Amino acid sequence: MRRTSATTRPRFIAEPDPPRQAPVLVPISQPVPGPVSAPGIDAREPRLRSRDSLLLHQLIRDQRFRSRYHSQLAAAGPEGRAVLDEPSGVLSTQAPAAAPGSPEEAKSREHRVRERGFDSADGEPRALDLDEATVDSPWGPLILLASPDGLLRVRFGDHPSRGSLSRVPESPPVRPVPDLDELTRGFQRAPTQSSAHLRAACDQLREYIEHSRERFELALDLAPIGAYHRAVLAKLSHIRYGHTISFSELAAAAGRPRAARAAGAACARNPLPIVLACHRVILSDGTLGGHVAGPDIKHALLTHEGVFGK
DNA sequence: CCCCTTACACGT
DNA sequence: ACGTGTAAGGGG
Repeated sequence: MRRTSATTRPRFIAEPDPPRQAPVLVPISQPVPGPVSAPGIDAREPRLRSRDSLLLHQLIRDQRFRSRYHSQLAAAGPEGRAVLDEPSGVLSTQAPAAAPGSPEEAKSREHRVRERGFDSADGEPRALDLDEATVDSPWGPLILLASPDGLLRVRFGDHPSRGSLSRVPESPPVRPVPDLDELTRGFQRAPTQSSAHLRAACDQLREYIEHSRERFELALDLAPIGAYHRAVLAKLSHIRYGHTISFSELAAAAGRPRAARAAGAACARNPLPIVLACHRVILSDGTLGGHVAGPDIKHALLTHEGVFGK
């Protein structure tokens, strides 16, 4: 089994003075006192999202959906508008067949809302309220995307050449994410609420970079994900600045002590790196483990937080 | 089947 | 002690 982060590191442990026998490293099962750092993910049940948010998640996540959407849009012509027409994700440029106000229409509408949390058949023109910005960081440019519900995505820019990072043998496994322009093609962009979330995220990220902030207090717009992955991401916000835990500890905190690997998979899909501190989760033997932006970025983030300091 | 794991087993 | 291999492991 090859491992990209096989570099041997000095053991760095979550607590400055770890107990000898019962190594409970960080009590992340109990939230640390103070304001909740990521209110958006502490909701027990995923709330019903705005239809823009849901459509956006579809567009970001599903390549096939995206292609279909764009081809439909192209077929509709310059004045046309693509509509996500029904629960199975069929796109159409036509108005819904059912007459407005009819029982049939109400039923299918309710079905749509229940199945996808998203009603697109109202036939109204829509404007996507999204906003995007780039924050320069010691780890390369960070691209932030926000929706009216909160911060949607943090993406490491694809600039691996920066200081020592240029010597990374394999290119960092940055997943391709469509640009905002591509996502919003065919929509009228109307940044309003999203801009406020974006502003807050940019400010707090800059403060984090300048060492004047250790906790993020942001609304987050998480994609609809499974309960366990959601729980894992939620626990990430309880790991204190400058501390680390292992994947198995994270898995236990999320309620499945033996699901360490699943916890890793959840971290691998973390849409909000840095804000949700997946970089503070390491292997149980003290080595780094993986990271979306590569092990060197992970190491740099932990160094930034003083993990290797003393 | 894939994935940012873990424990354990052998080889240096 | 360190590196590598292997199987079990849970969720999507």
